[in-house]
Amino acid sequence: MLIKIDFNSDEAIYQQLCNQIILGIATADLEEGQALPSVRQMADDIGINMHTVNKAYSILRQEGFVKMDRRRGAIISVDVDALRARAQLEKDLRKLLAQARCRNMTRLELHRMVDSIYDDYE
Amino acid sequence: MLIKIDFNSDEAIYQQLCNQIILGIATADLEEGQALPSVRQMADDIGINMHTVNKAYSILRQEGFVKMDRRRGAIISVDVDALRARAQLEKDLRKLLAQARCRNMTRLELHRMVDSIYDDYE
DNA sequence: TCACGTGTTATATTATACATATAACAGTAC
DNA sequence: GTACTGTTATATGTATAATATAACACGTGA
Repeated sequence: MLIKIDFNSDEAIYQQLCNQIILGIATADLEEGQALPSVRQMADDIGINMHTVNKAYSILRQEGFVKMDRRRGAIISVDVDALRARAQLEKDLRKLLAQARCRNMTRLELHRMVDSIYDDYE
Repeated sequence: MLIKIDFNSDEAIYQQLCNQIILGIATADLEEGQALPSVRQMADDIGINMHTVNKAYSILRQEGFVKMDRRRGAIISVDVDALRARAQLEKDLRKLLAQARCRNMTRLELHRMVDSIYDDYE
């Protein structure tokens, strides 16, 4: 899986890494049970520090996207029913929709945008 | 308008302030042309520093939610067609929906969630 | 047994962002 | 002039981000 980091972004590197892995899972580019590169390998690949990758993996584990295997490293393992994640997701969506509402976006426009993005997952 | 800051949140104070004002606009609690409290007044009201409020107002201006009036201070004035804002909004939605997809949320569930949140704006 | 590859932990350093404090400035209104 | 706007400048303390070096515990396989 190809990871692309924007070093000029205001978004933290570990956050960009998390987002791209989550996107990879959503698009089935990364499948359940598949092993991610080791923290050292991933760090070498994209030219960042090992600890930055480790931080990303730790967060992914905490949020229920991977599990750690002492032998194989980080394994994709999605906790579909993560309650905290669902609650946080709705909070984030509320912030986003407040902005959308201010831009006069309609429910229909948003439905279509959701569908359009979801099309990429199938 | 009542502002409530969570000082234990990991979200920056100025960001919380921005979000609540945007929510206020979305819910028509704040109306076009209405003046926000001065940076000093708002800072006193919620017990934070003037510069933190100033930062929030500056961002709101940059993102097209208010305009500055030398006489009256910050005035609600929404730029409905802010291009950057719409583009950023779609990017943020993509990140959110990648997570939603990983949690096995369907389009229909998301449509309903959008509608439910939008109900609060009317 | 021994070397190697996992994540994990510890400590330290540099840089940046957040929030605060104090002070001053340029306009506008009464 | 006085009082109120936002704005700018400088400084300080704290927290986070990213880096670097080093070591540890565990599992694998030669």
